[in-house]
Amino acid sequence: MPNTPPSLFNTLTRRVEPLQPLAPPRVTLYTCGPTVWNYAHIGNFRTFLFEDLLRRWLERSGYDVFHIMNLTDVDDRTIKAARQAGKKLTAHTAPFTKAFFEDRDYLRIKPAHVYTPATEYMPQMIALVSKLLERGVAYKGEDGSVYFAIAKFPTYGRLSQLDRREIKVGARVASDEYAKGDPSDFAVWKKADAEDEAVGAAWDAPFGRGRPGWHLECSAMSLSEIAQCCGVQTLDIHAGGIDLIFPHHENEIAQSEGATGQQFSRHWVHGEFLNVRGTKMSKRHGNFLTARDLREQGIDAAALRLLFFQTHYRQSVDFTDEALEAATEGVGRLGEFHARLAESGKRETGDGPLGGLSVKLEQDVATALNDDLNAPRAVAVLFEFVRAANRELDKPEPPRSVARALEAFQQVAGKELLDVLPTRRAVDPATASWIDERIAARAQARKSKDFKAADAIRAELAAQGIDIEDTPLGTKWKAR
RNA sequence: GGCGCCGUAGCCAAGUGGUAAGGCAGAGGUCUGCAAAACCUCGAUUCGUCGGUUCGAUUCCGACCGGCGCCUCCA
Repeated sequence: MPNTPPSLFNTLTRRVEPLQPLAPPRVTLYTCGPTVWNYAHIGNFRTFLFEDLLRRWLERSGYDVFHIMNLTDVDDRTIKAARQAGKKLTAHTAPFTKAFFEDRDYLRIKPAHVYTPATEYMPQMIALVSKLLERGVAYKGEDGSVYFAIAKFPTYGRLSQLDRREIKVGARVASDEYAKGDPSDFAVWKKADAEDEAVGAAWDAPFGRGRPGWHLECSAMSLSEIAQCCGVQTLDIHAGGIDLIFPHHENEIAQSEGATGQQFSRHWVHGEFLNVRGTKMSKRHGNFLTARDLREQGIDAAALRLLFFQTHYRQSVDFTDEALEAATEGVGRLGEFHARLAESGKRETGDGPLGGLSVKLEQDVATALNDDLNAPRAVAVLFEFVRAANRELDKPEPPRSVARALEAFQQVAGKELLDVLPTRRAVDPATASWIDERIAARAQARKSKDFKAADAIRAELAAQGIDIEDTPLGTKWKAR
């Protein structure tokens, strides 16, 4: 366990608070995943990336994280999309679920320990509805759907400060309003209609054939999973996008606590939006970009990771090509440094200033991330380390403490944490030996001062995506 | 209308009641046959505007201007 526990802003209290898991070192983490009606866009992935960093940091801090992510594969949008595609629900969502996993891997997001598709948790959801009905906090409406009675749940609205709100007149014109006791009551179970039946989105239940309300799945699946893994009814952290605070998370709390009588989640964290020219990226606005779009453009996922980590997760950020290019340059700098450090290690001769810089890097990164996951500061610290270390490596005397520096750098920038090192294009052995032959030829040309021929060879290599660099230790090459 | 967020150099973006991190871009320099990489130097007398509190505010309070989000099964 770390001496200083990580602190995070808690939406429940609107304050940055130390993380206080129910049973450390275990941390149960539930993150709201994608609705698999279509490809997720990079705005969605900004949230998943912030959660990825949170998870990695908790693990680095010594916690034993159990990470659950749901996949919403039955809701209004998936049903509508399936209907339009003329497919059954599952036939429509399955490819998008697969695509989500591909995108996740491309973006180097660590897989959750459990992915819970809503359609695979029908028994748990039906049981939860039954319990809510038994406890009298839910009721069957005149239309045959089951609603949660918020009047029976006095703390309703705490998360979103709803008690301090007024609903805009006319903002909530639900067609099923007549069926509900209170206009603000929300459906936990929706009576099946013809469209639901047509795509196979209807299940039998004691309280009538239908399908789960959107919020129900998160309550049922998270409670089911943490009961199974850890024997508890309270999550340590529940995370999602800021738009989910109301009504989604508010309703999850009502349903879960209404059923268990226990606090649903101790800590709530929400990530801000990714904007495009000031407006949130969304399917509705049509200003979105998917992860596969970036991959097709040959964008290194490291660049997107760095771009996102350079802004605090509770701050909205504008996505622009310029920003992505800037991040790509930054990632390149980290890659250059990494290669230089690895090369220098071969000539290491003992301890030196890089040791102290390494300790400082680790400490400063920890301080930054413990403070409400301040990734931008961690990134700044990383670049400060790069500059200071380069300065050391520029000195004429042989490098010292390089192994230590390499370890610290990789721990922060590499797979363990930020994961922002560039991926170099792989080169097959035949090409590699051709490159070596060309470089040797160029060296000959340079030796005989035939710079014209030397530059021609450099251009020839560049045309093949191979950049070369003359260093005191010889000519190096790298594939673009 | 209600609730909430934001406005810091050309662009992106941290931050603190005591005088402004980092990245990208730009200029000059060192090194180099050239290039690349790296390093050094330079840039906000200033943090939307106007007031207030304070010995002192970018940081706290108020007003205003500008942008955005949620209140519509949106990450």
